Formats: sequence, structure tokens, C-alpha cells
Amino acid sequence: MARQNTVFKEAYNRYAVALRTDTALPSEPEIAAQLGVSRSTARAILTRLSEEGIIRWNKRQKIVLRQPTDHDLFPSEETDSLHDIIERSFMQRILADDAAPGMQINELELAREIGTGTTSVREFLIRFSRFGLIEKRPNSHWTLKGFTREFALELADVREMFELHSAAEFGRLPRDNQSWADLAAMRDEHHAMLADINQRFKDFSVLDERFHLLIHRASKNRFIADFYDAIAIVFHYHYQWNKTAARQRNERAIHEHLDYIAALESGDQAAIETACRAHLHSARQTLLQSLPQVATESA
Amino acid sequence: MARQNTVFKEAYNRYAVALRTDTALPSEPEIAAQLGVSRSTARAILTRLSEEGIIRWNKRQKIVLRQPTDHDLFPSEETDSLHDIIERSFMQRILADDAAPGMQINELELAREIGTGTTSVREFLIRFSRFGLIEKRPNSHWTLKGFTREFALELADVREMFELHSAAEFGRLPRDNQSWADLAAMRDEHHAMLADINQRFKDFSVLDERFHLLIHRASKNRFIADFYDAIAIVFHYHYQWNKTAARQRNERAIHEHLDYIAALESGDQAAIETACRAHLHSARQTLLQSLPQVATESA
DNA sequence: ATTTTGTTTTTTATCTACAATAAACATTTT
DNA sequence: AAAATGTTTATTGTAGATAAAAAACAAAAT
Repeated sequence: MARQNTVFKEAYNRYAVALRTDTALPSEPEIAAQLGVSRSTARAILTRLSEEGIIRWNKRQKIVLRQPTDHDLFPSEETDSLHDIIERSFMQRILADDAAPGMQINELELAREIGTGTTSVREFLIRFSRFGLIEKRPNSHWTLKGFTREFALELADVREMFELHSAAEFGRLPRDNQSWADLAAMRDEHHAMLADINQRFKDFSVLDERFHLLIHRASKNRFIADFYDAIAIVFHYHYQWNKTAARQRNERAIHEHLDYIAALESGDQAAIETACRAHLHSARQTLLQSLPQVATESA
Repeated sequence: MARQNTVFKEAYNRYAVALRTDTALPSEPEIAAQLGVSRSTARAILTRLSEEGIIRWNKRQKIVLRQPTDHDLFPSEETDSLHDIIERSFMQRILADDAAPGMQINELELAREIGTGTTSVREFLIRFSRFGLIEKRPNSHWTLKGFTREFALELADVREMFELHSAAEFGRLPRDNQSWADLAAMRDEHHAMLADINQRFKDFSVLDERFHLLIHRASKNRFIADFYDAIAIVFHYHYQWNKTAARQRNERAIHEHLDYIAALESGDQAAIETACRAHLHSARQTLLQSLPQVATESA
């Protein structure tokens, strides 16, 4: 088959769960915009809802007849985009213990294992290569460079350069900029998490990502933004498989964030730099400690 | 057809021109290593050379019978890799005057125009996207973001962060490191070019690229290296089509490089930073001045 | 016992085809 | 006349096929 209709199925699920009996639905273009899909897909959703007897549809009249049940939804395996499936599967492999740096990556084998065509795997690998974890020898195979100490150090260096830059830019934002309000809200979220740290310390990584993203947005630099995307994905999987997310470590990070936020709010560039450096230093330590202990590779 | 044998043809040309009558050729693995291809391709080259009567080949005995002529070589259109063809063609399009920022990029149309399949174009666009000049809306078209003032400023900012870092690292290299010898050689090259600046100012961009690459290698950071690759390609095409490469501007840049080199050799970190900043500042001006004057986009 | 050559197998690079999705165009309704 | 629906067309995403190139294996030569 050429292409799975995962866009349709995912959007269908998303729309179905939000339906309330006896309400009337808006126009097709409006539904499409709401879901972030084309009108063609929106119409396919309406068609299916109608066929399943969930709505009564006649031209402009779209009435919800009944609440859809779990039974009406598509199973989650069918709604994941191929890209996400490949990403998950691939990250699982390269973060597994037997994935030694230097290992060859075979497109065809990967594709077979995931149950997909080679084209998609190739395109994924090309996109993924910007993270610096794999490398291609032209006309030949990909090589796994691996989540090594070198990788972590290089990543941390760039991260520090970028974040110092972004933090300084943030400090220069005019006071009426939306980011200051966002920052204040985030400060409160940090306090709230701290108050209930024993229960909520696992939620920190999400907050952490949002916090740094807010800082980086101030730089309005596409290269910095792209790099942070890469970091976020790598960290997402890395910490998911290496659950060293100690309560204590996260608590300390929250305190550092709060210091950092206070420095930003002071507008004092020297204070910002100090707080930023302090946090980045301990983030670097955290990253290094989370590495698999063997992957020090001597090549 | 599935795949053009451009690797073979390009390597054949490369090997043929280096042949000298009556010499004996080395073993197949050695030839392959020399050319950077597999033994299969090396054998294909030997086979063809033999068929054309250029060598006499019998097992280990490979004697050059005659010097190949231009007539024996494959024409250059047949030796370019598809990737290079697409890259050239695409850069030509996006640097052309009628390529307005915000423009849609159509894979199929591009492929037809270049005379290639869509897969190759897709893969090229994915790879190219890391340069920040194009952006994809999922399930929909690519958008040209364009060589705008914003792009140039964002690029310059990152470049400055990276180069300051690399230059500092360079200053810390142990004195017996090969890079110091390379730097000294490069200093001489700069002097030589300066002595004959009226004739040679056009060669500066190549020297410039090599100089900055040498600096960046000191950082041993894959992200910095990758970013510099991107810069180099973008600049390569940009300056090729926007021939604002004024003699005067290049002369000034050479002087800045020489100051920069002297600072590095002094090992004084403060001096390095000063010289590096000075050069990067004027490089930024050069970049901004070379922009198409209209592309200031208000979106 | 290595290294080289001869042969076969595997893998990559690229094309073509086609369903899903988006986008464009035409008609109807308010 | 503007917005919504109905219909058609264009474009993307993905699989499958195949020649080129690389890699692995086997036999021969130093």
C-alpha cells in the first residue's frame, strides 16, 4: 500500500472524543482549521461519523446523535504516524545496551524489523543525522556514533553557548513583552511543584523543557531553535530509558531555575549570566552522570 | 533506470588521467583505496581500461599500453552525482531574483525540471533544510524562507558564538599540535596573496573557507563542524551569484586574518577575542551588504 | 600465512506507481 | 456577495523494484 491514512484516523479520534450529544457542528472549513487538517480530511471524518450513526449530516446540518464510545475510536497503533513509529523504534535500538558505538546501521534490516519501506527509513535517518548521533559514509552504510561522553560534552558546550546568548537576549526584552508574563507563570509552576515535590518530581522534565524553550524563543534564532528541538528529542528518549531522574536532583534543578528566573527578572546582565552558568554547569553534570558507564570508546 | 554509474565514471576519469605509459599498476585493493571506491568499482575501471586497450590486464599484471586521451574520458555531465546536480540546480533557483521568500517549493515540479525522480529531490530537501533556508509544513509543501536579512543576522550570530569558542580553544592547543604549523603555513599564504592582490583577490574565498575551517577544527565539536559545513555551502553559492567580491573588501579581510593569526600565535586569550570579534564584525557587514536589496520581507 | 584475484551476496541509490491528503475549482445556499 | 458544500485535480508520503556499488566469501598465487 502507498500510504496509511493515519492523519485521518488520528484527527478522527481527536474530534470524536470532543463531541457532545445534541450539539450542532460548525462548517467544514472551520472543523478543518480546528483540527489542523485539510477540508478533504475533515469531510472524511464527517462521512465516517455519519456512517457510524454518531452524527446526522445533511449539508450544513450536522447534529451529534450520540456520544462516541472507546469502541468507536481507532486503536492507537493505527493513529501513529510512520515517522513517529520509526523514531521510537530507532531510539529504542540505539539506546539499548547492546548498541555499541561504531556499529553499522542497515536500512533494509531496520525497515524489515519495523515493518515499513526503506524510503521512510532512509528519510528518517537523514533527518536524524543532524542530531550528531549517526553518520553516513557515502554509497555505504550509516554508522552509529552513539550516546558517548564525547557526544554529551559537545552537546553541552553548544547548549551553553546558545543558552547564555538567549538568556542575555531575554534580559533585554521590553517589559511589556508576553514572555515576561510567561516567565512569571512559570515561576509559580516551579513553586507549586516544589511544594509537592515528593509526588511530582517525575513531571519535572516536561517543565524543564518548557522553561528552556521559553528562554530560547527570546533569541529568535532559527539555528538555536532547531538545536533545542534536537536536544529535546534526544533528552526525551534518553531520560525515558535511563530513569536516573532522582527526586533530589530535580529538586535542586528547580531551585536553580528559580534563581535563574529571579536573575532574569532583575534585568541585571551579570546576574543573569551567573545564574545561567550555575544551572548549565549542574545540567552538564546530570547529563554526564546519566551516560552508560561503558561507552567511553577509545577510537 | 535505477541508478547511474556516476561513481564508476568519475573514478574512471580520475584514474585514467593519472596513468603513465609503460608503468605497472598496483593491486586491486590498493587502487580501490587510492580512489576511495570499492574493489568492485576498481575492477570495473580496470575492465574498461582493458577493453579500451589502454592497459593490458592479466591477473596481477597490469601494464599501461598508452596514455588515455580526452576522447577516452567520460563527459563531465555523466560524472556528476545526482546529489550535486540537484544541489546546483536548486541553489540557482533560490538565489535567482524571482525567488521571493514565502514561495512554495513543489517536489514534483523540481524533479521534472531537473530530470530526476521525486525521491532524490525529497531527500535533498530534507538534508538541505538544516541550513534554515527552507521549511516544511507536514503533509504539505516546502516553503522558501529565503536569503533574507533575518537569515543573515541569525547566521552571523551563531557563527560568532562558535568562532569565538573555537578561537579560544585554538589558543589553548599545545604548541606541538599540527594546527600551529598549518596556521603558520596559512599566514604565509595570506602574505603571498596580499603581495599579488590585484591578480588574486578572487581566490580569497577559498582561502577564507580553509582558514576558518582550520580554526573550527580546534573545537573538535561535531555541531560546530556541521554548522560550518552549512555556512560554507551557502556562502559558496551566494558569492558565486552575487559577485560583490570587491578587491578592496578582500584585501581588508586578509589584513584582519593576519591580525587574527598573530593574536592566536601570541596565545593571549584577550587578544584572540579582540581580533576574532573585529574580523567577525566586518564579515557580518560584508554579508549584510551582499544581500539582495529587496528581500527585507515584512512577514 | 598473507595477499591478491575471482565470484557471489548484500546493500544502497534511485525510479515508478499509487493511496492519502491537500488544494483548487465549481456549484449551491444563505 | 460571501461563505459553505460538492467535485475534481495536484501533490505528498510510502512501497516495491532494480541497477550500481559495496561487502563478503572462495580460490589462487606469492
